[in-house]
Amino acid sequence: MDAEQRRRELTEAVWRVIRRDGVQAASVRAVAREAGTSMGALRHWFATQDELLHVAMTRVVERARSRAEAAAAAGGPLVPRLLRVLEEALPLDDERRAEAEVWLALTARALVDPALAELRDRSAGELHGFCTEVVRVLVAEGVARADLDVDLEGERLYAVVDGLAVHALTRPSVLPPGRARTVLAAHLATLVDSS
Amino acid sequence: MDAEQRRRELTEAVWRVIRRDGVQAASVRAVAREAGTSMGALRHWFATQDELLHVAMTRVVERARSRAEAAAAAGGPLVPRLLRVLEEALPLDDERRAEAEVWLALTARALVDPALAELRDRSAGELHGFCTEVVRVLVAEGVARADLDVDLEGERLYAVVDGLAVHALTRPSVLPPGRARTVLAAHLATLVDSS
DNA sequence: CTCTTGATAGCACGACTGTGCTAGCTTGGC
DNA sequence: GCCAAGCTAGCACAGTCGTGCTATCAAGAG
Repeated sequence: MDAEQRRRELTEAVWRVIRRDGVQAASVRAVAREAGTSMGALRHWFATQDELLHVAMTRVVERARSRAEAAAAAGGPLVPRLLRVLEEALPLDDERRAEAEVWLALTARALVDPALAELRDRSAGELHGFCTEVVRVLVAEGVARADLDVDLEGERLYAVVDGLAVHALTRPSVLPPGRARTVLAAHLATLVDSS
Repeated sequence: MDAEQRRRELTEAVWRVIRRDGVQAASVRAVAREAGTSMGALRHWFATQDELLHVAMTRVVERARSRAEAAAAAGGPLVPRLLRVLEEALPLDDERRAEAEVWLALTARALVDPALAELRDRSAGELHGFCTEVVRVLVAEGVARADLDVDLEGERLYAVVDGLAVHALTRPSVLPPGRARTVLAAHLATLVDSS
């Protein structure tokens, strides 16, 4: 069996435990049980508990990024395409919801775990940077007003995206996927429309 | 000593532990040690571990609400006053930052803790409702365009507020208090200005 | 004085934790 | 055949965990 795939399997077992029982339940034993293997086997791949969480978080980021890149590379008009990329950060289906749950759990833990904090900062910087880039492109392409404060609008867009992510995640009955997409699209439209 | 004050003291010990070491470290023993008392004394006031966390979360909500009500009751022009109320949900000083840290930690845990989830839903509903109310008032007072979709703009404002809260909390060097206020004010301005 | 009630202290139990460690198994190279 | 490396299994240790429980202490009521 391929080593990379084995690590992926185990990482997804970590996810399942975190989603079902929370980060605090993601013990070496619980994850090994979930993966149907032994403590020893698990520790062969991930030496410590911290590494387990770190890898789980890394994989959330990687998956979201690769999906975002795919969406960015797709064809079609600019604005809907950018919208589709931003939507990759929202919990709109089971896959993204799983990622978002793990993301929130680890974001909270990152407040007191320096190793996770470093990882969170890097990935947050990426999304933040992309949001600013979206605004910059819209202005450069002439579809948004030229007098926009790019940095400020990037910050605001980033807040809308993560705010919607948290709300769609924690109160899905109030903010179902379709509604979240509508609100995000509306926000993007305000950057474009009012010329 | 007053019973209510004793409970408050112990609750604040819970906060300190959560802020310093995370929710997972908020054990009965750790909190008792932090409060300078014994396990038995602590359990006299809070029968279970869950109750400890529940009360900690309740108190975050209560404090933020009472500050918000004070800000709402203050005089001055409408828009800056509403802005000041919304800012009570942002980690702009040590007090609010402490609350936000506890809020994020418990919001994450609420994903797998039904009792906390119920509390979170109630308080989230309050802030969400207030955001919608802000938009409604702005429209009613004629300072915002009459053709605004009140519910959608309420949802968007709520996302901006919580998004900024998370970002100011997790990456304070990138989004310091002053900057967070600026972005929030700018968002409110977009609801008012473009007539 | 006694009696009661509220508050505090902390022991004991069984369960769970991360990690160090050894022992066994499996597979491929020679 | 044999050896080595990669992998798996799980025991052992020293902790921490939540909670049930009893014992002690302080103070007010009668």
